[in-house]
Amino acid sequence: MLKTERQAYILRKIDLHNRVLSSDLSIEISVSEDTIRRDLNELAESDKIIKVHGGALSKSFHSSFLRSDVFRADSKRVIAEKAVKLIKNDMFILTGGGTTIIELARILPRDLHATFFTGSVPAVYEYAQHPNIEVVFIGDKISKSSQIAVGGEAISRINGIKADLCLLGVNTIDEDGLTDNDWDVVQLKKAMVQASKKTIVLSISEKINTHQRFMICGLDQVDTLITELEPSDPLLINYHAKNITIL
Amino acid sequence: MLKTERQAYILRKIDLHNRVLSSDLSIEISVSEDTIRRDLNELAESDKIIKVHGGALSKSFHSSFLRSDVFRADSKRVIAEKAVKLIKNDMFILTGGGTTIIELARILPRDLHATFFTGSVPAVYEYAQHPNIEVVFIGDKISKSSQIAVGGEAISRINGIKADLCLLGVNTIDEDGLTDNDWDVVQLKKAMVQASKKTIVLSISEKINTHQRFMICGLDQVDTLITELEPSDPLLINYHAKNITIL
DNA sequence: TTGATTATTGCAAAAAAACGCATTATTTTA
DNA sequence: TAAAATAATGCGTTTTTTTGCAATAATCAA
Repeated sequence: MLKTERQAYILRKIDLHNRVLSSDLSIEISVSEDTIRRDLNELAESDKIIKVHGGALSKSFHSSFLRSDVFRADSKRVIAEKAVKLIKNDMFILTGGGTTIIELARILPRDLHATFFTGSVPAVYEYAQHPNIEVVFIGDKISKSSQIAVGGEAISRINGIKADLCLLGVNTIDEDGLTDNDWDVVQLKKAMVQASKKTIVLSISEKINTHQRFMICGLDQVDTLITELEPSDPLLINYHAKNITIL
Repeated sequence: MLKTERQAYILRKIDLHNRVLSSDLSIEISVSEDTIRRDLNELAESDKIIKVHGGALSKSFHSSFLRSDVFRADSKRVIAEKAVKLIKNDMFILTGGGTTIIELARILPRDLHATFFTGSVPAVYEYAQHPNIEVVFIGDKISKSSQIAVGGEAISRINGIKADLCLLGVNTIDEDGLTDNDWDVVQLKKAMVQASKKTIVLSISEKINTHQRFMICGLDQVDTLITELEPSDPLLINYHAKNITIL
């Protein structure tokens, strides 16, 4: 079999079944695994497939969501970079789903080993791209507006978790605590805070000192607040007093 | 043999077999491989064949080598259009995650009211875009390779569902039934078939009469098979006999 | 962690391609 | 027609490509 034929065969098989194993192909085509690996490398080089340990995957399954224009993307990037430093190997982490969390998901170091729980569709998509983190989706009915699983099933699943960290991108924060205006989302976030040893709040400065209809929790439950500002910024002065770590 | 004759002979042979080897031709025509190579180079130059190391391939072969982003997107579109007709208002529908299902999700009529259950990350994303359908994600640990929630939790959630329809994009189907080569995915699909009143299998014709390592279910559990072919196509002849509706 | 599988690297053998050149065949043209 | 020019072909040599193998490194799974 000619090299070109062989690569066409491999491509076809990947298209058909979304994944191939080098060992299988080696037997099927009767060439050494070395040769298969070289073929897979060439195909990956020309961006036709995604090569992984042991074989290759179809590209169509791994194209990530388009990065749409995110409000204050630069601020969110700064926040994400501060937050990522708090994540250590082997942690269990509960996260929400806002754009700040998505930004965080994208910059997670590739050698990080940790387990992420989330009910957010965009977040789970990002986490699933990473090689070394375990992803658990907390499933239930999906709220169209927030792209998050909401409902009793999701909440009872969260209650069954004991996480090291809860990373929460919030809508609002003021001296009374965290609030939101979607009742279902509030229930979920409440449960997330309850289920975690520590709660880290991520918020761009525009959201500080604003509030909405429903209460998630008081400031006493918040361990760390991360904004794009310097911790010494006057806007944050009230939060230092509340025994919250400001980053 | 004259040069023109020889090249005509080579062209005919490529048309017939889609490929030739320089070494074979050299013996057949009794000229040196050098001459064959020069011929192949000329034919490739004038764009009649594709020259590769060791011989040449027909151009039609190569056109399947240059692929669109989703393999056989047109076939999958046809399948999705047939499948969407089976979905009625207020149905409960369990679906898997392949590219055919994604295609289906994209063409769901905007006035359809139904509830979709799925464990596939790309599928839930598509469903969530629709205005009138309810989406329930069956959460659990996400398998990186297939972007599907797998594991006991997901399976027991599925077991708690009684769906009207199960729409399954399958890897393989032959006379023994449906198979797959990912054990976790097989467990999930098994549960999905069990949990549904009717099972609809979506498969492009390339996958018909192929099989893989693990069994999902026999043909007796399949109610409808949808391919891009006409139901009367000879490839499907064996499946008519099994009391399966072919669309 | 360990043991097993998979990757990487360097190397050597085999196959194929490229190149120069001599020989032969074909065509042109005086 | 015959000599000259041109094209085609084969052969030996050199290069390049492809492939498999072995030793070592990296990675995965239990």
